[in-house]
Amino acid sequence: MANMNATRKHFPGPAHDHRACVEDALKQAEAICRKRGARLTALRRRVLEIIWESHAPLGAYDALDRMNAQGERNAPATVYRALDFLLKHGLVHRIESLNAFVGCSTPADAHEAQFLICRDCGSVAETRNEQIGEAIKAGAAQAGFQVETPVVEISGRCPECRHD
Amino acid sequence: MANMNATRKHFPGPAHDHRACVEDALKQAEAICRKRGARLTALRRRVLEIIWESHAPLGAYDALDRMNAQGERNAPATVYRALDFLLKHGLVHRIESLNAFVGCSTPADAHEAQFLICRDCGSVAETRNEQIGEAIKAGAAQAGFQVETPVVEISGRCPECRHD
DNA sequence: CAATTTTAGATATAATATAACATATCAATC
DNA sequence: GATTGATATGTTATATTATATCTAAAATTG
Repeated sequence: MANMNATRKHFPGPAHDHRACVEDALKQAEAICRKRGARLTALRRRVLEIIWESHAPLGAYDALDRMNAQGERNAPATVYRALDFLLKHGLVHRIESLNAFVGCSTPADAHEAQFLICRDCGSVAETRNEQIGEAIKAGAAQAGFQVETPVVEISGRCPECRHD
Repeated sequence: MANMNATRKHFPGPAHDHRACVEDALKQAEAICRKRGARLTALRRRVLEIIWESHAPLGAYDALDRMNAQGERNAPATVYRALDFLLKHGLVHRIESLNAFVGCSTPADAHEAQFLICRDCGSVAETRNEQIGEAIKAGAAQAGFQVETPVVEISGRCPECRHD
């Protein structure tokens, strides 16, 4: 059922093999950093892993708490620096409307993404919809505006949580 | 020159009669609140006026500073409460990517808006583009997602500041 | 005008993010 | 393998944004 896969691709659902998501994300991150000569240090890798613990965005201080759960004493700046690195390399995205961070599922190529944020379960799916991008560019052009960085964060209900 | 007006409507430009913008906004706010039995108190009206000092979004603490410029001692909660009221009645919008607030230019009817944010001059224009809304709904539907509150905040360059 | 609701004042604190400076590690070259 | 320059991390302090809670005042309603 290819159609269902198309849906699953976005919202993996509660039963999916999340370990595979994480492994894939880390493997991609390593490949990308190797290719770019960027250093995915133990610290950065660890923050990326923490962000990938779920498909729901995680706040910087929540990530910090997890790092420090075993008595370590990392400071906020440590986590924010790691997040800056991960953002710069497109390995995570920042969700502006939540002040939180989520793993990028397709970091290999630069892309404009939109985020679907479930207000019930909190999980976020990333989409790459050309038409949305085009509509935005066209709409902006009507105002004489030159688009650089569109932020599209759509709150609503995911397939699991909608009830209609 | 109707065409130019269409553009100006979005980004008023530096030379426009801003006093008229403010007066219009306040007049509309009064009418809306009267109609709804909502109380646009002196405090709330004042915060709305401060937000309308320009077309650039203003942070809550910046608004607070302006309220307190003459030695008054208003507290943050005071401003946040006023902003909550103004948001609830659609008189201002919150720009998530800036943690800041901007006056709504067409508060009379509920609407889905997109924001064009100039990264040079900071000013924001509000658009109401059906096609963007439709593209978002269609894109979300492909993921089985039910849209409730789309946030569209487009950073780039306004007609005044672009240089191409 | 008494009761109720709404608004505002006041104090404290939570949550998010950055600045600034010191130290350590890496990695290229001599 | 020591030197050096660049990058990364540690550490402390502080800035910025937002909310909770309790009290008092003002407006609205009956």
